Amino acid sequence: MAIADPFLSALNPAQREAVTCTEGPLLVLAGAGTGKTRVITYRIANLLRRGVAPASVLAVTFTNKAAREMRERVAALVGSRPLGMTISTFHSLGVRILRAEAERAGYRHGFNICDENDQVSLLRTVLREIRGAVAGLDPRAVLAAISRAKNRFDLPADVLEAASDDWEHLVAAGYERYQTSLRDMNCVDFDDLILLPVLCLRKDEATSRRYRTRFRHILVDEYQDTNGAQYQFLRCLVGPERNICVVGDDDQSIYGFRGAEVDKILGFERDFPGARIVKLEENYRSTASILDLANAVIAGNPSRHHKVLRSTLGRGEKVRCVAVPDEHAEVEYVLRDVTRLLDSSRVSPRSIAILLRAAAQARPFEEKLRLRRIPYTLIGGQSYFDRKEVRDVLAYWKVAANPTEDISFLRIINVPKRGIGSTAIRKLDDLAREAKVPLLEAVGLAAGGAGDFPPALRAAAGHIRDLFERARERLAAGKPARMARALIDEACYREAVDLLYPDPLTRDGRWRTVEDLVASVERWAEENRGGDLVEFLEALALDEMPREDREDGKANDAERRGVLLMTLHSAKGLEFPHVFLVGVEEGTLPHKKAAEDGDAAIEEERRLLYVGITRARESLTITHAAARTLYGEARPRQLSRFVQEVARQDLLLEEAFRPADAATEADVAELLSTYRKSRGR
DNA sequence: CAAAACTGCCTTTTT
DNA sequence: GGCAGTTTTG
Repeated sequence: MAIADPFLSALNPAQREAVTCTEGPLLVLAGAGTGKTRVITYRIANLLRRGVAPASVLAVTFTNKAAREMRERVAALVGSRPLGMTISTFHSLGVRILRAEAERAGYRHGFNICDENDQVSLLRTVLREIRGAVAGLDPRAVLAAISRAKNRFDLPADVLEAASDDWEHLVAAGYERYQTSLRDMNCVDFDDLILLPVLCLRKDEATSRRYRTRFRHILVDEYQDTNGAQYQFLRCLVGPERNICVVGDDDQSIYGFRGAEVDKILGFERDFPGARIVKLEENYRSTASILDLANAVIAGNPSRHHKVLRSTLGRGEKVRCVAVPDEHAEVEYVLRDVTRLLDSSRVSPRSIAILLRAAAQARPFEEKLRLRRIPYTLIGGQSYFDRKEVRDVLAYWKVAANPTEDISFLRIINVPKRGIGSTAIRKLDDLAREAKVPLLEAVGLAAGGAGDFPPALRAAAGHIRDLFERARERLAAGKPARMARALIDEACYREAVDLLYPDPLTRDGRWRTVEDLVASVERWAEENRGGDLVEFLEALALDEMPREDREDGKANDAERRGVLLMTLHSAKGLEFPHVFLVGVEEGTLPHKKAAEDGDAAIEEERRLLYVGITRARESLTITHAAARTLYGEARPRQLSRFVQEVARQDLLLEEAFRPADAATEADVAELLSTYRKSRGR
């Protein structure tokens, strides 16, 4: 191109290539901090500018946050909301297709999306049926195996065929029944939101052609996090022109445990022959000192697209690596330094992040931060949906929306206490099986005189039947919000909360949550006139609720106050002027479990450290303790192998820290020797 | 059927 | 050490 184009002048040569190469498969390897988002938004803007119809553009992300950001930045760049363009998460796209094609996959229209808790309860019952009394089977482990199979795009028959030992046969049998139960209850899980659309599209050539010709330009963000099923999904959508552009960084693939396959980004050229590759290596985020360490650490991974991040900034301070005696000293050191930064007054609390391998590590930091009245925000950790009262209320609504859903119904059948215990439930379940009806219907039958039940139980059953009958009527009348409140009221759910939490303070807090949830349905119904409850539940499950409607206390960026405390996983994609990476020890990073799981897991742990390092803009401090109390027991700790490996390269400023009140060397030594003794036996 | 005692676990978690 | 799920006991 001979004429300089002002639109492209804001980009470096590699970025420009990634933006302007619009035809055919393209892999953009975007190292940390190399302007990935800029490339994506410019690329979309460039397509539109060149006359591509917005409706033929599909941009896929993993999170709603990323989708939202992309939409906003494209809008800012082209000056208006590009109407008709699809910018969506994999799962939202899946749901959209599945809602349209549900019958083809054997589902009825208003299916529920069940969350992880529902999945585990369902699997618990499934396993009981398969193995009778054999206990000790962890439903979570089986679920993980099923999910892995689904993410590889393996159906129950595939798993059965490949099964070679008892465990694998069990997984295959569990998977088969689990899937059947889900379908009977008209429920899908998160994995199904990818899997089922693909099955639909494959089954029907005409439909699949429709999507393929519609989306002529596909863009995928964070491609390193794509799993096998998502890959198949993309394959279904890519048209004959193969205009697929994937952007990602194999070095930041940290969701392997969720089924992501680094292999997909490593083998993009194999999957899409003739693909062009553009590497973005110019880093606009971190100092050279930080990037030198990052490059050195990640170089230890054997299979990767070779990249070296180059800093566009100065050298900066050397990365500090601080040895401390124990976890108390670690907190002490970090907070002392945080205070020092804050006192220097140029630094706002929000520019400091303390990054952890596991959410549980946050506790000692939280305690001290609170004690010193340093404002902080904890990100990640226990989800809002893990709260008992939230799960209960949602279970009520799910049953109202989808009365065939036994999992949720079982959850609330005796909440509040109605005298329906395990024996009664077993009998109701027998009745349901015999009559081949959902549990709720069996309860109705029992209330009407079927089976052998004491009068008190028949009364309770009648109450439940009436409760949901009224709920159904209100839903049928198009009054989801009225139904939502009435159902909770009439079910006397308040009683359950009162009984469960005798302490008035927690009780009020829990009840507040319930009221907030009810209020959010009401607000939602107000804003989405004519929308049904299924849609509300879907938006909630997919985390698509508009900001002001989110009652889960998840602070968005603007609301975050104070120092950030978060896991390495939730830090991906973010950046902070000052970063503390704590607990960088063998057993934590790499995690003990990863060491047991082999090389691939260790490589992922290394990438996790790499992600942590590359979050830092100006200063980075790594800490590690000589001993740490874990699960109520003191254990000796060693500096992470990833740091040890590069220790000789003069990349680190090593330091030892011992606060006056912390363990002395003798204490640590004693701790260790008692530990060894206790282990020795 | 509910409360109390007991056991076993203990990473990360975009949707 | 702390939670949740399970089994035992009242």
